[in-house]
Amino acid sequence: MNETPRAAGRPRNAEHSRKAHQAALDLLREHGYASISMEAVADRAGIAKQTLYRRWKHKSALILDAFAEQADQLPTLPPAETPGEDLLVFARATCRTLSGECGTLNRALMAEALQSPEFLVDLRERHLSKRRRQLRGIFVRQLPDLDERQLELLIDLMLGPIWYRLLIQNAPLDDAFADLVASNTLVAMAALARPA
Amino acid sequence: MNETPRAAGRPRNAEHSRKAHQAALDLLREHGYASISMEAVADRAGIAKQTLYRRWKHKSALILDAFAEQADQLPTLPPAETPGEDLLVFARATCRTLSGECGTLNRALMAEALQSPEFLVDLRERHLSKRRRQLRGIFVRQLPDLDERQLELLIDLMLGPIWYRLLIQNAPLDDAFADLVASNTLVAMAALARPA
Amino acid sequence: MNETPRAAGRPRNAEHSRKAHQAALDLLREHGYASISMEAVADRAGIAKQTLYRRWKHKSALILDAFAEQADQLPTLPPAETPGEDLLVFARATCRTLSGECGTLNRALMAEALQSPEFLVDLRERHLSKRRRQLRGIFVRQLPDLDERQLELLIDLMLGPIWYRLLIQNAPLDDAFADLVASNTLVAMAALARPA
Amino acid sequence: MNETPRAAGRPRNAEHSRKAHQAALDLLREHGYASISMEAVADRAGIAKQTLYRRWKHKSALILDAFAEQADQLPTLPPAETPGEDLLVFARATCRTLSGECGTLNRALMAEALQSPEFLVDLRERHLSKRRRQLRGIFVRQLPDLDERQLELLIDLMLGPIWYRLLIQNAPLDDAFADLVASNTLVAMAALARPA
DNA sequence: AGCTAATCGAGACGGTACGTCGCGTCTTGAC
DNA sequence: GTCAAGACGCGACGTACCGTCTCGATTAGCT
Repeated sequence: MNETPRAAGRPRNAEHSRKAHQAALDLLREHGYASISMEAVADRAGIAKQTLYRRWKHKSALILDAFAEQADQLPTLPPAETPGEDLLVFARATCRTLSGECGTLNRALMAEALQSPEFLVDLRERHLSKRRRQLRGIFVRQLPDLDERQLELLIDLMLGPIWYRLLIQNAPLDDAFADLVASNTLVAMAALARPA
Repeated sequence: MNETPRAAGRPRNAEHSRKAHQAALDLLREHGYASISMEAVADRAGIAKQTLYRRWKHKSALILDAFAEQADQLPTLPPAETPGEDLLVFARATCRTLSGECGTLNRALMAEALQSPEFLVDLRERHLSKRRRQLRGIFVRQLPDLDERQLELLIDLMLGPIWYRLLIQNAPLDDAFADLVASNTLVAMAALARPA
Repeated sequence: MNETPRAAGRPRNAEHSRKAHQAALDLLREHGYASISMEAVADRAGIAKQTLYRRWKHKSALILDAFAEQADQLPTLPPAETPGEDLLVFARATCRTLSGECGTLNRALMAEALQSPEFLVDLRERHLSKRRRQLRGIFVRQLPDLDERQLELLIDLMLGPIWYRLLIQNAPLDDAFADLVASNTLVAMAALARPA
Repeated sequence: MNETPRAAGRPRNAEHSRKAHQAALDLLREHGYASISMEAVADRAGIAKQTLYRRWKHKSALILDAFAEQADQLPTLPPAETPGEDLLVFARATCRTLSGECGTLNRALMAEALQSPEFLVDLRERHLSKRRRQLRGIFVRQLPDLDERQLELLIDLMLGPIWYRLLIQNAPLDDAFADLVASNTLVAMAALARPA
């Protein structure tokens, strides 16, 4: 029945974490990713530098947390039922999310992740995996017989083009694109289902 | 009629550029991307810092050049002719290239690019565009009637999953994957051709 | 009629003060004066920082106390009687004491005192004055007619060279030196006594 | 005929050293020794912190240099000729110098020196030795037969009381005191000369 | 041969941020 | 009220790179 045994000593002020997150996101929005320094975050949040370092080992960890507060509030909700309908809903929701501020954040996080493999792992496990799991659910529901490798492939075929546009091509992630990606994935599903 | 007007004064030592490139790549390989600093490159190459700055405005420009020396030696050449054959060859060649050191370099370049939009543009124009053009050639040859938007879509469908695995999933880019991506693209082509 | 009014609440653990003193002295011996920080003392003594601050306002106060425990155990007692004999005994005892660990401690205390005038006053009143009083006693016994200024002068003439060697010259305080200082002081006494 | 072979690279700006010295001394005078931090000196001098560290390994080294600029301008000049006259002049000059700002500086330097034996050595060699040498000269001239140990003793007998008052007793170093110290030293000289 | 001009090494320099240390104060719950 | 534990604001530490600068020493082509 113990709910984390209550660490000894003065407890951390939860408000500080919030302020740090806010400050980091604000800096990101206002002056770009490069302007996020521990120093600047501490200043802006009105918090001692040491307090930041006590809670987050690296800048990336802080940003990851800051991002969580944003993203966790917007989990995509695909209530679809028609065969390929939910795929389309998912594609559109994903593209829309990544078109806005969330896209900027994800680019920033990836910038960090490409410099530090460990951070990339963290990022995948804490954030990116959610969407992947959701998508896998859709596939599993409709094609229960696919093996793991095939599922992974389908997911990559679906998400790959979206992230490619987000990170590299910087091309629009509009509904038209979402629809095409979704329908292409449908075709791929069909192709995978037939030979079975 | 002399082309480059031949600047007055002592000419630049071409060897220095080579040494700088080498040093940058060595650092990348040995201690990771984060260890590449102008300071470190200069030290390692046995070159004065000023000499670096005289030739490259920013660190990214140096890395881009360093990369060019590597990549330009390995342009993929798909001489295929069968309908879907050349797509498959292209996919395999691309995956193989990105599986090796070239993949590491590309990750490093993207790390830089995600922090600086201008650099991303440079990177696209100087390097990534080559492969895209090559791929577009394949599509155009087989489906001459596609409009620009459709072409871009096909390219993104093809390259997206590969880069997604390279940058984010860190998943293997083996021949099996290449084949599936290629065949999926073929299906997409068929779907686009059938427009009715 | 209870003397110390016996404060309410849990009484202080006397053992803690001892452990703090010990820790401070150990640190001084092992890693030098600079390594004595409240933080380090608390750690080493296995005591909470707050406990230190509750008992000693400043680091110097702690060190002063730690020193007291050492020094108070070794008060020099010259029971001599011959005219200049007791001066010689005093000089030798003083030099011997300051040659050992007690000298190191005194140097540490002076380091502190030179940075904080108030602490210097404390140090003089609580420790250094003892020896001075003792020495003054010797002088007064033999030359009862000297005025205050002359007494102070004699004391300074006697102790000055010893402390000078301890603090600045870092020169040996051996018996030979003690004897010379004592005999010089004797001469000075004679000089002061004559003109009267 | 080479006069220091001229180091490679951009030469150091001598003005910076001067400004740093000035800043350190100003801080010492205005806010006390404790206020001298590398950070503060850099700020005040309008100099980058790194520039300080490039020239002085430790804060103490900087202060030592700063002090040199002050002290080197005031070398005591005893042109005396009467037997004990020059000793008296020397004592008075020394006391007067140490009574003013120079005394404060010396106290600060000693505070540092008591924390770092190496610095104490530096301090002795670069500054304190000058006065000692001068004083030794006086003794040698008048008592050419004294051995080294005796000379050292005389010096310590003379300077000890003065430094003792400066550092520990914080007592006035007026002419009266200087005279007494000098005359006492004269007596000591006589005592040493006779037994031979 | 002398002149002009850019290059090169070396390293100083003003900055900004880093991540750490110690200060002295505070806030918990347990005793 | 004391205690262990540890958070907290603060100020300084000494270091790393940044991009620029100032030196003396080359190293060419053009008089």
